[in-house]
Amino acid sequence: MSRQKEVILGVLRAQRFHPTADEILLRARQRMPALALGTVYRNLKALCEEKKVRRIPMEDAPDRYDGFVEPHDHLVCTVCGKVYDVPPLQSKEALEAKLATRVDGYELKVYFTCPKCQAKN
Amino acid sequence: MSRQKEVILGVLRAQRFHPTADEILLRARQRMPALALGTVYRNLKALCEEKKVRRIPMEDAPDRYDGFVEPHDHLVCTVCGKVYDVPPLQSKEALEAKLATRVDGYELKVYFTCPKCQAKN
DNA sequence: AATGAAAGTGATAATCATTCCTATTTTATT
DNA sequence: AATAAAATAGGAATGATTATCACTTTCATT
Repeated sequence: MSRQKEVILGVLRAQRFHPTADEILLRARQRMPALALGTVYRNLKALCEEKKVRRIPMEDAPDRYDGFVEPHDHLVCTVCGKVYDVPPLQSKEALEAKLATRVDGYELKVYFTCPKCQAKN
Repeated sequence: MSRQKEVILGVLRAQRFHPTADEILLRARQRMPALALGTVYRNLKALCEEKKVRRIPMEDAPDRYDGFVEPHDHLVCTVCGKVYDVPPLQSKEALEAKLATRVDGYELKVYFTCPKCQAKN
């Protein structure tokens, strides 16, 4: 594991948040100023394949990345875009039973308006 | 509703499928050869806002569009990308109960390997 | 029928997240 | 230290989607 990869994973594990590749770059550069965005993307992809990191594909915004990979789903604020973790809302087994097929996985995003954004109206 | 918009909606309602903007353009041009891709995107966006069409955001491929808007979810083949309709697998109410929050909606995609693609191995 | 305002269009340029390319640097190995 | 292999930095390329804008179409009103 290269030093860059370690730093990137370190950023993602330092706190429970869901940054974009850009935000990861910014933070990682505090420790490694020459780090390139391409390197961030390349290592994020590798880390996802190694199941150390999870990508959260966003519909109308840059994808987010998650350094915590125990099963959980995401609650997304439609106003500010912030992402919250929630316990798993589905299970592969339940889906397989309902659909009567083998299932490879699922991607569930629940949309809501976070308390902060609600307060602003 | 402009003639272009009608044609685009017509394409989407003609059969139960989930084409990309490009595929919609191709089919619509059979009836309206001068139609522009920008016009397709513009009208798809409008139709989505009017709740006549539903966008299916894809993670690593162009988005799909769905002319049938009764509640249902999608089963996506990880190999060929084909999208199948399935009955709703969640309900806003159940999610609200589980999460103890108001919920605006959800987006669930279940991944599997379709029979055709399974057969090829 | 002529008008004028509003809405919609086609063509093309711009955007922007992500990927690709390549010369260079780092790392591991002998 | 020499060499090979792997990874990087930096920048250019890609490709889906949006924005722009001059021009047309629509349509209510005269």
